[in-house]
Amino acid sequence: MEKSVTLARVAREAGVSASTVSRILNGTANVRDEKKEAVERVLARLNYRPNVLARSLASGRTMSVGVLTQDISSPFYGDTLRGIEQGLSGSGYHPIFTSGHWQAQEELEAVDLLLARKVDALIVLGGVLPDEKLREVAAKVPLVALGRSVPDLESQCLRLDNFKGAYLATQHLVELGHRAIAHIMGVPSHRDAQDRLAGYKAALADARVEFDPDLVREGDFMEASGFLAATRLVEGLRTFSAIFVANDQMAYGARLALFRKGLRVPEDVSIVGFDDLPSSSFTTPPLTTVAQPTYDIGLASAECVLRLLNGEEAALPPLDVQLVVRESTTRRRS
Amino acid sequence: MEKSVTLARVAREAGVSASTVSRILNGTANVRDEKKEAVERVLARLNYRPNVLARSLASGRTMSVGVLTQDISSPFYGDTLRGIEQGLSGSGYHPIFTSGHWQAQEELEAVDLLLARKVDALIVLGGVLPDEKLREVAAKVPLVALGRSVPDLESQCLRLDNFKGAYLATQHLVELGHRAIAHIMGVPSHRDAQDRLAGYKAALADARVEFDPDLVREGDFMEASGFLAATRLVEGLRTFSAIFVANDQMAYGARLALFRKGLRVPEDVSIVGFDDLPSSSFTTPPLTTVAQPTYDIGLASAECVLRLLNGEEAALPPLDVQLVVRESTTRRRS
DNA sequence: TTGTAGGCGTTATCAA
DNA sequence: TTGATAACGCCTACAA
Repeated sequence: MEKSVTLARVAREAGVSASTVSRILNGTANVRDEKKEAVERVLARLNYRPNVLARSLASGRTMSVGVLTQDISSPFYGDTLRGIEQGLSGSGYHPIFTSGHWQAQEELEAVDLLLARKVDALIVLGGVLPDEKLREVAAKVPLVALGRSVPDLESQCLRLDNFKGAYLATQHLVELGHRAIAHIMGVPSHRDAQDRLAGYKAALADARVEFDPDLVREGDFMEASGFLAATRLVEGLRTFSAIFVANDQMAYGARLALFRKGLRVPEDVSIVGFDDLPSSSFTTPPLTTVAQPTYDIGLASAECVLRLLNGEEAALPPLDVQLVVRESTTRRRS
Repeated sequence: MEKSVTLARVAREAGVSASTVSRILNGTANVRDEKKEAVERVLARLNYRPNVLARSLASGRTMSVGVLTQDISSPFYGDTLRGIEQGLSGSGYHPIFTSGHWQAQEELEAVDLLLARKVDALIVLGGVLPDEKLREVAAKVPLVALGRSVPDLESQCLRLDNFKGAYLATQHLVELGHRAIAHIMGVPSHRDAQDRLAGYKAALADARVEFDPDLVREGDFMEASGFLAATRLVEGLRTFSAIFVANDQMAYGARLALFRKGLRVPEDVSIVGFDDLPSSSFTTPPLTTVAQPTYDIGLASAECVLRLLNGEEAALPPLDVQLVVRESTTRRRS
């Protein structure tokens, strides 16, 4: 381990005190030009790199923002993470990503780890941590939570309108003439899944279509569960001409199940997904789905965190979901 | 900012010196049982959390491993990252993920950031950093590079046999009776793309099929480029009954292009991809592709890093690619 | 077995 | 505008 260049050494070689070097480095105070230049020369010559640890220990700030995702490599979070990176870039703060895998225990450990690493702020994406814990964390460090709405912390939470998205999706199918519309929902205990189910029901009700529980199947947001659910639907007693699937990944699975059953999409069955994953415009046929402005969400949360860090008030812009009509839906054959 | 509980305070309240507490915490030396218990009681009562920064500054180790990916949210890296997490878990070391987005400049900054954060070791996934830079980094900190083979650093590098994978894929098509086999390659300057092209050519040669440059199109590893390349192929003068695509994402695009052109997969055109992304078993039809043991790669690299950290020699197990035959390929219609 | 003292590399405070 | 000097919180000889 070669000794790294320390500030003290720079100071010595430049013939000034360490404090002066520090001031130049941080722009904390004015320094006479000649000294400044001398120091900067030494800085360059020695290729000085400040020690982040020491700096953080002394200053109490690490210039890092913890980001707790559920699955760091899930396509669903991809754009959001990019948005966060972008929103933070140039601010001096850097994101540190961790994942909780939808397990409260893992999330807890991840948050503790982040706090132990003294992140200056935290962005939480979804997850199953109890509200209480989030409030507790928020008391210690600026916090922004996406996909959640924690009582007493609303201004720092951003939830998408899942109800509306589901409503739009279902309404789209209704407008195409479909009546028997199945639904493959997500994990029932999951708030998003509940809201999407509610939106689906509401749209049916508004169209005077009777809700049929036999046309609803549970999944777990993964492809395989969508496959299974759709298979069951096809094999069930009820017939249907369209499915609203609670997310794109399950929609992929459902689409394959229909393919296996010899049912064409969209001629025989129309499918609508939710999330608009990057690959959804490349499925065959391209998937009609509900798009969330995931990148903007990331961007907005990063900006909000910076505001909080800056002592300003939280501010999350309203972001809306949107139906993207592609080729997996068509008018019901009469 | 509530004052956090310091080791000094614990020592005071337990009536011992700070060193003693430190020893108990780290198991550095034996401590009389009664004191030990007393201290542990205080530790628990105060809910003491060591300050990682201070600890790192003093000990010179941060117990973290930097992981440089190209796209933190790419499905391609997902399993590998999980493997790394798993391989590191329980060791006391934690991964810190960053992404370079295939831009040398960004990668440089990312590595510098990681080094500035004093990671104890580094895992580099692919990327375009010059070998020289990697050697430079390796001189400072234990390094493992995946998807690269840096001269003088071979023992710490793990590359998959792209040539073999491409050969297997093409051979599979040949065995199905295909002769006019097109290829959609990746970024030509990319080593993986070159090797896959070479494997494709070799398999053709071994099967006494003449190589036809007009049946090869360039892409950039993304879906859209696969779409474009396949479209061009179809519109080109040459006819073909199969395509070997250099990665799954482009294969998705190609598959859609064929769909748009009214060509069926696999009846009219067989497709083989490369990577076996999680969603490739759910495309319609499920994609025949070359699987890399990505999870194991991550696991192995984490274990290798731990060995290096432990002063042992690097050791990366041989890992092999494998053809996964699904439904996007079929015997050529005679 | 235990405590003291010094150091890790910066920043922050206070005089000068 | 500058420089000592003291934190920051912990680890580690070294001495007892």
